[in-house]
Amino acid sequence: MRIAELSDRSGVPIPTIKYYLREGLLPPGELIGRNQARYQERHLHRLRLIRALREVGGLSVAATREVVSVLDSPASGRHEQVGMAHRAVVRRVAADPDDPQWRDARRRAEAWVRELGWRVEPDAPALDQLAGVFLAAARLGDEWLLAQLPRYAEAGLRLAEVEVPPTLALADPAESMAAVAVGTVLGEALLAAVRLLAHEHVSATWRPTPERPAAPDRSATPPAGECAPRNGADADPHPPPVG
Amino acid sequence: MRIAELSDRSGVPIPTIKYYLREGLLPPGELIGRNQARYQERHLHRLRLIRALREVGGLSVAATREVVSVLDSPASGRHEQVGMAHRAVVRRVAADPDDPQWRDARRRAEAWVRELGWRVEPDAPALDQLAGVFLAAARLGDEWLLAQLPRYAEAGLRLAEVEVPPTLALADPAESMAAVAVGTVLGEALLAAVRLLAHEHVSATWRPTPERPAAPDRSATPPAGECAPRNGADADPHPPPVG
DNA sequence: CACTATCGGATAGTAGCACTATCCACTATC
DNA sequence: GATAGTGGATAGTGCTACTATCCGATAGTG
Repeated sequence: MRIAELSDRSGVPIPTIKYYLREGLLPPGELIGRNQARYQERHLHRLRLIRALREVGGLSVAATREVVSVLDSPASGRHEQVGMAHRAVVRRVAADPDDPQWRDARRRAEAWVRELGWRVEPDAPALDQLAGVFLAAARLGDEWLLAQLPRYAEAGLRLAEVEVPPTLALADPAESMAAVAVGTVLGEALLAAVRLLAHEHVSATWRPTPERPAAPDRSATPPAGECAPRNGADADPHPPPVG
Repeated sequence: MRIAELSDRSGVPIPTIKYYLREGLLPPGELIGRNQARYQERHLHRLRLIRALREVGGLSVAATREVVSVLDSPASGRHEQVGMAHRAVVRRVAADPDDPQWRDARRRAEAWVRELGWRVEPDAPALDQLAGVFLAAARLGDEWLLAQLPRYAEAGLRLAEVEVPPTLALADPAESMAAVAVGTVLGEALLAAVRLLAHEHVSATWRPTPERPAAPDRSATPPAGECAPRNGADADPHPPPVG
């Protein structure tokens, strides 16, 4: 197909496609004549992947290039694939490595992961992000968030246990990398959206337990509260306004 | 304190503080003379909150202003607070409301939430983000992600059940809003970091089950696989390389 | 008191990002 | 053979988030 069809089917404007070609996000089409090139279905799929990473995942063009460049490179190990996807996804923390507060937060992040028994490289980019959260929480005087760490660890691990094995089972490295990228990036957006929706649901249906009324302050061990049923519309006394 | 001390203690350069004052992120200090103002501890705390939202949460200056403006406004209901925090956090989806594909994805998002029995407003911004994920997954031909939706729902709900009630228990609206903002934004960053670390851990310790070897393709119902122990360094056969 | 540093406030400038527009010589197609 | 479209190059745009500079006034110091 020519560039116009690529643009129509992907919804990406032609100048933007040319921009992605220049930036190396999209491999060039097969040159037919001096000013004619032919694009295949894989170009269309790549374009859709680029848009998904950019718009849903919020990746920058540079981060997207990092991800898709691994798709084009001959072969790389699982570890590199995962590391690449993580490096593209984590929010860059502008931290001074000499700042003692930062070093302390970073050290605590490593210590916490070690306590969990998780097998993680010391230079994992997610450790920086975790340290950034630790540092911000400490500066804001929010000890509640850190008290709930085990909950987050459990949620993350349960998700990882279903997210990771399917990608490890893939034989083709390119396919594996694509699965890692999509799973990591779209999975994060999906989880974030679902968490927000759950927040709204709990916020709308929660009421304080009579025997243990609402506490005046937000201590490290808050009351559990009573929530609406976990699942199933049948058990919900409140008809959902959605739809 | 004067602006220099504010800058020193917060780590934010003076021109940036002036910029935040202009943009209305930071309330002005108490004017002493024609060119002297005094700042309090609350200004320092606000500055730290701004930096946390910006650097850890990745919020734009405009979104940060939306959040902190609610802190300054007299009083607003819980619902507005949660809605504000969500609107600031969700990734903007540039979707054409007339696109039938988009409408279908959006409709499926609403239907799924309704099936869960969750009480969510139809105009919740997270529904747009969820629809964006649905649409991207459909375009990429990734049906696996959608097959795992119940896992994400469970993870999101369990998190929300511990994250939301403590903020609802707060009496002071300003304090409540601050807790909602910090919990929503920092919690998302924390969850994302922990999920990435868990990915790395599972990726490093997983091996296919002998009786059911690695499947050649990534079907909608992948093999469960065998993972390292959930918790506790004692049970972990692999000494963690961290530290 | 003089002198220097700093202040609040205003205006202007900058760097980076992600496109977007225009131009060109050429070519496919009606 | 007119017209629209093509690949490739270069330049320009709009936005965001700061930074820099200047000003007259004032605080602190000796």
